[in-house]
Order: sequence, then structure tokens, then C-alpha cells
Amino acid sequence: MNGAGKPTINDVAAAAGVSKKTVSRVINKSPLLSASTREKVEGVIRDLGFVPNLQARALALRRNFIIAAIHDNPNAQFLVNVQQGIQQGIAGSEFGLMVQPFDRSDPAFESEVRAFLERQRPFGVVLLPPISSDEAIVALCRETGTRYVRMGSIKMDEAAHVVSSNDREAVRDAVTHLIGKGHRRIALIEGPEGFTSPQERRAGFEEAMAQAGLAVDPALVRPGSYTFESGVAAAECLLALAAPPTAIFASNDEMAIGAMIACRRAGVRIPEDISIVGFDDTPLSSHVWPTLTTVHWPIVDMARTAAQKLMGSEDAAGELPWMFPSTLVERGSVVAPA
Amino acid sequence: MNGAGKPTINDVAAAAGVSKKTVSRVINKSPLLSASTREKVEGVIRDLGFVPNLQARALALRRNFIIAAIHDNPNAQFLVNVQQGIQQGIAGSEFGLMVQPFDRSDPAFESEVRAFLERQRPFGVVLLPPISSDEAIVALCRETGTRYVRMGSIKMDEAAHVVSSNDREAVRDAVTHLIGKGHRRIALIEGPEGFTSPQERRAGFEEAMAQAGLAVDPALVRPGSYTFESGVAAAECLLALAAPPTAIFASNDEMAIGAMIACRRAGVRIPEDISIVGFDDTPLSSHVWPTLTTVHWPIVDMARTAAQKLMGSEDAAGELPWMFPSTLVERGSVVAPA
DNA sequence: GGGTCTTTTGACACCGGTTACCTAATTATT
DNA sequence: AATAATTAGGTAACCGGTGTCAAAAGACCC
Repeated sequence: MNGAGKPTINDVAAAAGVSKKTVSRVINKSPLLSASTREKVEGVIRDLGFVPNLQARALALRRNFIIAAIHDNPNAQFLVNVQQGIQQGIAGSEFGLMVQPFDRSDPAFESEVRAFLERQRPFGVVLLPPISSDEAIVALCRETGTRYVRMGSIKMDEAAHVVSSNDREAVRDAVTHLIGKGHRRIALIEGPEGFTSPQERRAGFEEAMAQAGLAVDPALVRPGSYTFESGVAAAECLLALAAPPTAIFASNDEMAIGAMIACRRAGVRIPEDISIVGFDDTPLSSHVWPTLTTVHWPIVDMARTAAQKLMGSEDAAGELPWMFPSTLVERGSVVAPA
Repeated sequence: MNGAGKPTINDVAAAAGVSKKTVSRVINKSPLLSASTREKVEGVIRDLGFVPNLQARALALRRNFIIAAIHDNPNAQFLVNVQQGIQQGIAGSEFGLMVQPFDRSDPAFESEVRAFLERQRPFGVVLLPPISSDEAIVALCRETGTRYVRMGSIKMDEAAHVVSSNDREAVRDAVTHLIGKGHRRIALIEGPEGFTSPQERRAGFEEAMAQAGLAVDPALVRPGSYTFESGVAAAECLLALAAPPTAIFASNDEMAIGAMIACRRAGVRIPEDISIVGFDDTPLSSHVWPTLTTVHWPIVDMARTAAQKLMGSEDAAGELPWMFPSTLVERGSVVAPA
């Protein structure tokens, strides 16, 4: 023990009467060690309360033990779910989770990301949508030798680098569910333009309508931006139509709840007068009244797997699933039209 | 350049024709260097795109560049706000933010925290409530030599180790506001027992009532747990009373919104029949209808300052503010009683 | 009992920086 | 002009681990 401070590998080696390399072998569970030596060293490690210094290991191994989640300030619940999933994935390992937000609208966006990767040199990064579909950032990861996994709604890379959900099919199922209940005038509140997941959700909507032989009325497709306010605004437009819809599919829960509020303000009852379906299955969706029928988005599972893909070998990562099914959760906001 | 990989301090030294120590001095902005040497070395650093290896620095300096936020899975919005504040605080520095959740109900809680601190050895930790009031964890920080800042609602340590809000006064103001509007039968929905912030909020409620010479009717004080559901349940009880309250103060927004839902289900109009005040000023509070009058909780500012306290010297930390005022935000859920 | 093949272990350099200490050069002092 | 005081910069050891490679210790065989 070097006077004060934590014991180091040298202290352990001295106390156990072996070389530090041997202690290193014990730490790393090297197979070429006699059982007796291993036990002896393990005993000393326990007695001294030795914990290997990750910084030193990082330097020697030329890799650290940091998984970084890189995001563009998404919805709080989404971000927390991703963090929770990653934490589940790294639980029991030596890895730690670093979280780093960026502003994609900042002209320095790319150089900021580069600076982060070069400075912290995380072992791997989880790219949250919509950054996950930014090829420039992916190129940056490759260039800096950073392992990465992209979270998204379609497969946009090799399986080892992707975890995604089948939003399109899930939305198709959800809208088909509405059609099955007897709805014909079904509105869509879209997500922000230029991103993958809203596009997929829209495609699912259109596929369901087409499958049922229903035309998509352009008046019933309203833009949105995944925010509560945009849900309110979209629903207000829809309710003002001469022939308002009998059901609304909102591309996320937040907009769905915005739509619910707009309906309530307008005196339109849910679900009697209008059915509403959301997407995400945030806690909020079971907190509103009536509870929101929505599509469960398996973010936690996706994030957990993303972390596992980063920690394992490239081959192992390819073996892990990259597709996670989103499934409809029926609650109280959908009934047959009057 | 060692073949491949990033350039190291040795590469820079060789290219600039100086010793690595001189390069180190440039990196660390040491004052004892001639301007000409400095410029020469800086030029080489730029040309080579040299970025110092944080792992190596961490090892040599015996300290790393990680601020960890330690929490017990609080509300998503709160957690994200704290993260945002810390990110603001460390912006432009070499520090990174690591986020680590723990489960206080797990019997291994303390040893888990210890393992984290010993393994990652973060330079400093921000303790989120309610962990921030756990003296065992604080003791652990001291023992492991980890700098810490506690987020809370009262000063529970030296100024250098605390950022807090004056919940008590803010609640007193909020309830006095209700009284000023003419309310007399005011209900309180409490937060979970055994934590500091709910206690403070309750104290503020009682102080306001006492100042106005009003008695606190025990029937109008309902327990809660900061969750939406507990807000619903509490409000249901209150509305079922023979003499229901004309106003409700809920100890956080989530419960306030639960209470709003319960009122709506019961056919009680807000704010005509009952006024409601929350606490936190989450985005949600302006997303409901009517918008929620609530107390703004300056979490982002607190977290930013917490990070600054951790990064600076102990003395500098003591100079930074430790108290951040919570203030009432008047929105649409309060009017005079009928 | 000596030689050969394995298995176990250690010596030493190295990862990329920093600190402590020292030397050489420059400037100030007398 | 000689000496002291500053300043600029270099040398070598070290932070706490890991990789390489060779030596030491057993196991096995004749």
C-alpha cells in the first residue's frame, strides 16, 4: 500500500508474493494459471479490497470502458428509456454510460461530435434517432474507430450496427385495427419531415388504408412535429373540417394526447365521438383519460441490445437481433364509430 | 506518428523539435514558456490534429474527467433537466457526464454505489434527490475521495456541497396566492414520506395557512407518492368529502395532473369548481387544459451550478450560490372560488 | 536420472501523459 | 566582468496496468 490511496496491483503482487503480471492474469481471468495461485491472489485481492484502476487499464489496452449515448435532445421519456436499456445492457460489466447531447441545427454540429469522440474516445456509441440516420456522424465513428450502433426504425446498416423496430408494420396493424372497428374516415397526424421513423409510420398508415381499399383523404393528413402543441393544432384543423374524421392515428403519444386535449376543448368526446391511437406507449398514455390505445415501442429492449452489441465482438453483435417488434396495446381510446 | 492511430505527445514533440515536456506545458497552458515556442508547438498540434489522450492524463494526474449523476430513477423530465443542466456546466471543458441509476430498495444499494465509485472513480458526483439526503452515500463519497454536490430542497451540508431550492417559501407563496384569491378550504396532496422535499413543501403549506389564520383540516391532507396515480387517488378522496376543497395544492405536477383527471372524471370543472396548483413546472404543466398554475423549480440552474462546483476548487465552489429560488408561475388552473 | 514437452510464472518494455528535478541560457546585480 | 537570479527547456522516473518473450517448474517418457 503506497502510504495512502487505494491499493494497486503492485501492492497485491507484493502481498501475495507473485509478480504483478500474475495478478493481472487473475484480474483478467486468464486460463493459464494454476488454481492454487489464483486462489491465493484472489484472497489477497479480497483482503486488500483491491479494485483495478480503469484509467490505467484503459491506457494499457488502448480502449476505455465507456459507452456513450449521443442524442439531439429527444423527448425526455424516450431518452430515459434508452438510458435505462443501456444500463441494463452494461449491468455487471465494467462499462459506464456517458450521455452527450448535441444540437443538429448548430453549424458546428459535426465538429462538436468529432471533438467529443476524439476527446473522450468512448469505446462505443449508441446513436439515438434522428442522429442515427446521419451518415456523416456514422462516417465520423468509422474514421475515429469508434464502435457504433444506430437506433432506428429500419435497417440502415449491417445487423451488428443496428437495432430497430418495425414501425411500419405496427402502424399498419394499428390502423387495420381501426378499420376493423368500422372506421373509414381515419386521419393521420404525421411526425416531423425528413426523419426515418415518421416516414415509416406514414407508410404503415398508407399500406393499411390501401390494403382495405380505402383512399387516403389528403385533408385528413396533417403535419406534426412530435410535440404536444403540434398535436393540438393538427386536431383542431381536423375537427374544423366539414366532414371530420371518426378516428385519428397520431404518430406519437405526445401528439395523440395533444389531439385528445383539442377534442375535449372542442366538446368532442373520446372515444364516443372520435377514436384516437398513438405510438410509443409512454407512461403518459396510461395516465390520461380515457387511457390511450397506442403502439408499444420496445425502446428499452432495443437499447439493451445496442449496449450488448457494442460490448461484444463484431461477430457476436451480428448474431444479436436487430429487429424488435412494436405491438399494439389496446386501451380505452378506441371504439367502433357511432 | 506511430504508424497508424492518433498522434501522441511524442509525435508532436518530434515534429516541433522540442521535448514532450514542453508540449505538455503548452497543453496545460503553463505560463513559463516563451511565446515563440508556444506558437510553434501550437502550430504543430493543429497540423497533426493532436488531441491529448484523456486516459493517459487521467492516469498521470490520478484523477479523471468524469462527472457522474447518481439517481434513483426519478421522474424522466426531472432527470433530463438535471442532465441538461450538468451538460451546460461542463460545456467547453474536458469533462464528460456519466449517468448511473441505483435502486435504493435493493439491499445491495450501498455496496453497488461503492462499487461504482471505486471502479469508475468519477472526479465528482451529483447526488440527485432523494439519494442526496442519504448520509451513508455521502459518507461513501468522502471515504472514496469523490467530490460531491447534493441536490435538494434545504441546505444539508456546506455550501460547496449543496445546491437547493427554497421549496418551503415557494409553496408558502403559492398557497398564500390561493388564499389571496379567496380560497379557504385548501387541500394538500403530499409527496412520499421520509424525503426532504415533500416535507419542506408540506411545511410551506402549513406556514401559509397559519399566517392566514386558517386551520389545516386533516381531512384535506392526503398522502401521495409523486406519481400520477397517487394524484388521481388523492383527488378522488377529496372530491368524495361532504365538504370538498375549493382548491388543491399538489406537491408536484404529476400528481396535480392526476388530480385534474380525477376532477374531470367526477364532472368537477377546473378552475370554475376547483383550483389546482402544482409544483415543478414540467413541460406537461403547460400541455394540459387548463394550463396548470405551478411553482417553477429551477433544476437546470441548480444542476449547472452543481457541475461548476465540482469542477472548480473547493473554495470557488463555496462562493457559488447554493440556493435557487422557486417561483410561482400563474397559468390557468386557479381562479377565485365560486 | 536425464531429456523433452507443457504449463506456469516473471522480467521488462510500453501505453501517453505528468511531476520532480536538473541544466543551460539569459538577464539582472554589484 | 564576474556572479547571482531568472527563465526556458530537458531528463528520467512514475502513474497502474498489459503484451511479449523467455525462464522456471512440472509432467512424461525412455
